[in-house]
Amino acid sequence: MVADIIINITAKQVQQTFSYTIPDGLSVRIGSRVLVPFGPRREEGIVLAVREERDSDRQYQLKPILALLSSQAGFQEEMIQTAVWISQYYLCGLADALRLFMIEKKGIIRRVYLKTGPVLPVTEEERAVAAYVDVRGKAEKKQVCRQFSADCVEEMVRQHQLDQEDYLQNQIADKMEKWLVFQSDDTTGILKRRPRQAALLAQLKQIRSAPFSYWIGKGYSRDVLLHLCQSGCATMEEKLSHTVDLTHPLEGDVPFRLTEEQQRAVDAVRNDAGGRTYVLHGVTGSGKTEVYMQLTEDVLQKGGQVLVLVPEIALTGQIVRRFIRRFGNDVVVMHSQLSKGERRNNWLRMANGESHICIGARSAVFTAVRSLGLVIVDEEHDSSYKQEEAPRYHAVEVARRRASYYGCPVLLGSATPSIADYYRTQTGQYVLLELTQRVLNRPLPSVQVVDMREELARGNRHVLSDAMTDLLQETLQQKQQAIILLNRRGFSTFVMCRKCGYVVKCDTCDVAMVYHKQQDQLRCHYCDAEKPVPLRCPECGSKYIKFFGTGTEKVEEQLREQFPHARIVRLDQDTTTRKNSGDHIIEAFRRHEYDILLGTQMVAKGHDFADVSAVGILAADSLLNLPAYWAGERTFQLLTQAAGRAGRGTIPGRVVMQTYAPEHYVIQCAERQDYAAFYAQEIQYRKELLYPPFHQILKIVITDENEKALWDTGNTLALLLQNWHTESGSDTAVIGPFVDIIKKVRNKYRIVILLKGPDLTAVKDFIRAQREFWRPGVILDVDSMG
DNA sequence: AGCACGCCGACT
DNA sequence: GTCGGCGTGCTC
Repeated sequence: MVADIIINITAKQVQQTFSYTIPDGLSVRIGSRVLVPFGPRREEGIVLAVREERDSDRQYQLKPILALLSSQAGFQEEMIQTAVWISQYYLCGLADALRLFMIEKKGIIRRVYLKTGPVLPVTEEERAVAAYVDVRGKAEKKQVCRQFSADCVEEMVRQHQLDQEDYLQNQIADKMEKWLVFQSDDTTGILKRRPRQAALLAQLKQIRSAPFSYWIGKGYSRDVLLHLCQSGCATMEEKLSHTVDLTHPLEGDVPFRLTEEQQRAVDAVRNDAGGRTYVLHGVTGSGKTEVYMQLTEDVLQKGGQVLVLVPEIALTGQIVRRFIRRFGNDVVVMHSQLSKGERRNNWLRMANGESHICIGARSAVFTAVRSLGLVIVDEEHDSSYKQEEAPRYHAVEVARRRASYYGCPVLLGSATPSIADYYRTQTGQYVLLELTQRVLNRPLPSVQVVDMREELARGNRHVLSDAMTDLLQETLQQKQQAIILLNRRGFSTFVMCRKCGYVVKCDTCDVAMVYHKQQDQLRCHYCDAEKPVPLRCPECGSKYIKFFGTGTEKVEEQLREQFPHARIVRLDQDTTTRKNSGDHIIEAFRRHEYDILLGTQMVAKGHDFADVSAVGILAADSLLNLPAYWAGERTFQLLTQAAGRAGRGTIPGRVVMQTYAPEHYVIQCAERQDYAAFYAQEIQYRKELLYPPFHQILKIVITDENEKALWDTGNTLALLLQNWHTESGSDTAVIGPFVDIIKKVRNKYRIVILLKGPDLTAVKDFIRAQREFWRPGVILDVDSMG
């Protein structure tokens, strides 16, 4: 038999499969991760197909597969199909797409060890290196190179002063553990004077076998276990290591009685026949989670598994806890703070069917499953579902792909569905389910829009409008809580010389640096570079350096001045750098240890606080002016989501939105929280300007340190595309190259070519075949949101 | 990715 | 004349 294999190397050039013979007795199947000879080296391969040998194989001298790396960490056929689709749709290498499904990205790692060789060292440094290696017997090359100069070490290897020895470490080898297995009663009476062994044997007889760790946990020492084996009453066996539960069940949670609307939604998905996609459009606070849970319960009863995707930030939130409460050990949670081992454990639990529910952020969509019965995507409009590094996939599309293999439904929940997904419900591609009422018939919050131009005209130069100040005052008096949203972190958004207009920019990026008062430093939000605030203008030497623009830090300061008795906490990237601290802030706020929660979009997402009756949005139009087709959509979503945090308890919610563009349709629709009106306007605009969902966008970003080389590449690529365009007569438009919104990041200049068309399949095929597009520095972003 | 092969500039 | 720069090609 022959296996077609993709080499697990992230090189853009090695994309084709290679064929190897399968030695007898090696149980290689589709999806296996194996060790193969590759040129002069050995590499990891992933088996894409297993087949009979055929004539075309004759043109190569097929080499045999050397070994199976793991019996557990392989791929399901479905995962391979999905990976192939990802690599084609999102224009990335197949190995890159396959890696998305792996916990250990590399199945083998090469370790190089050094020993002292026959030739004696000469120089001072060489003697030091030799001594270092000699003391240890052998030392890892990487370690030695870090300690001494790499050139010297290299030279010593060439001179045979050091001998090199490399070996491959299997990162995904099956983890084995020892089991104690019952064999016979103590017929010889040998255990009469060995009470520990006798006691152990009595217990062992009951359950026949158990892992060593189980017995050690019961207080038996390793020695007792081994001695019992010597006595002949028990034997030791190596078995595949078993997985453990990492979720700690919380106290139980009982199903709610569903409202009529919720019941209708549940029934629709429950009776799904064709593995369709459902959009659950439910206003904030309408009880979407309960719908998710009842449907999950259904799937579990049929023995199926459920993937639940939540936005990054919501991992610490209510929804995860409610699932754990309801389903206990059947849940695994995948989050970025798990160790490799923990993630692997959870992955195996799903792959083996030991757990049936996996909750996690974007990357959880790649968790192995045995029989998928439902995929739920909460807050489906959230931008964190699109990965912004290669492979630039969208988790919702991947979820739909995986679900279609299993013929199971996908449920997309949101109070503000993405325009594209809502559009698909209108064309009949998806099914729309609506929850129009908040649970317990709580009213939606009332929204007041404040025109900041009028505020300024009246002489209020504060960050907070009078209406906002009043709202906060009343809220604090009523012992309620408030949330304040400002989508900009730091203290001042830029620093400028008042005399000549010079703005302090990052040294390596073409953006203004933001002043962070906490560290008294300027910071670049693109590369995290820091530098002190200049005392004099670097351009004209004047001393009139002034701070402009408002970030969360400044708002915090002003709030503390205006409300000295309020307990205020800030939530943004700067206060959440430490592990879990974002979670701590949110939990403390939920326990009402703070009165005002102030922060960036993090505060708007999915949280459910009973005591929050007021929400303030400071620069409602900050996203609106971004030069991107989704600016309106993002703004509407952010405003609606933020407003939706208010009034989830008994006191009705109130929202104040501050803006300079109160007449803009996005602001007006957000004021009325009128999704339908917003959709109607937005879809019209998308249609007229041929934006998604009517046209697809493929953004090609070219980056280079050398501006001239950059434009050469850009023009070459654009020319290739234009020639293709004329020759094929395609309706795909080629736009650019033009300078990116941000001209330079980390010392690399950026230009962009945009492809826009109703169907980009043909142009993707063309790009895939052109070598020029597969070079370092060329980024292919399909369905780009940048 | 890695490694070999191959074609041009700065040196013993 | 040689050493070494990294562009290009190959790995079943």
